[in-house]
Amino acid sequence: MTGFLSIAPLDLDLTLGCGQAHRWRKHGDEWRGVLGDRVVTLRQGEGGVYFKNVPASRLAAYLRIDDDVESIYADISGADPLMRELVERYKGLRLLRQDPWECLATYLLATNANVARIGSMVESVCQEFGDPIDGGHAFPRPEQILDDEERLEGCRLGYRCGRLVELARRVTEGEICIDGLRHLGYEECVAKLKGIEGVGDKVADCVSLFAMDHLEAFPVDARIKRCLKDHYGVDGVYRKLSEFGRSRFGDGAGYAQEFLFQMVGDQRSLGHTQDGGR
DNA sequence: CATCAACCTGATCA
DNA sequence: ATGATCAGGTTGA
Repeated sequence: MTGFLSIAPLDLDLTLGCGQAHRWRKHGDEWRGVLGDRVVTLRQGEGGVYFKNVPASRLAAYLRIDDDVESIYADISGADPLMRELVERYKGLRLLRQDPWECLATYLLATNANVARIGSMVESVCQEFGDPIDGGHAFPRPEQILDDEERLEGCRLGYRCGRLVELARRVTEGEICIDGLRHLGYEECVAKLKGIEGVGDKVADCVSLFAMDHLEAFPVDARIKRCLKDHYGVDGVYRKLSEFGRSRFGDGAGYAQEFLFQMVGDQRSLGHTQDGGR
């Protein structure tokens, strides 16, 4: 490892493995993933992270070192006993600051697919269209996706294929300016994103949260919906649930969402391994 | 405005 | 082994 970044609290396994980003894999005690045009290696350390092949400042921004995580944890912990317990259990789970284009394209593909399939779709698109880099492939730029529609169909994206092409076309032609979205407030950002075919409430919230610095976004997917019903007794349409999260957890609602998501994920994997696999 | 079926595909379950 | 159901939703009626 070529460097060490001091950052705490940080639990690399939770942060990279919780499913907010889709290109990280763990090999032994090292995490390998692609950031921009580099294959990056990370390893958990005491009070920080050892890193290879990435500028420290870039990594720091990606790990949201500028977030006052302790303060956010304290904030959402005050909402209720369950959140307090989850913050304790999953201390060090952080949000990431992902690249807006990559995040948008990825979550466009993520609709109605399970985690395994999301990963395989993203990897095939990268392999087919991304710049080859040492040890892998970069996430393709919009214009690269338009390179060969036939090969894109080979990526097994299903009905998401046409949506991705359309998005890439609109970005390439300047009809959509991704970086321009970064300057908008949360509501406006969501509204603009939803103007994209294949981007609804949930994807717009994910992109706002994971790439646009809108920590008040509270994406509600199938897991969170079940969780809100089971633990908070609330149910209803998307808007209602998302606003429930925002009003209950405040400006750090996005962090709270990650803790709930992680909890449901853990419960599920427990259930799977409990009755003796065969 | 709320509801609801259809939608690609691959994994999981019965 | 083969069919139903589900999975990080969105869309259009």
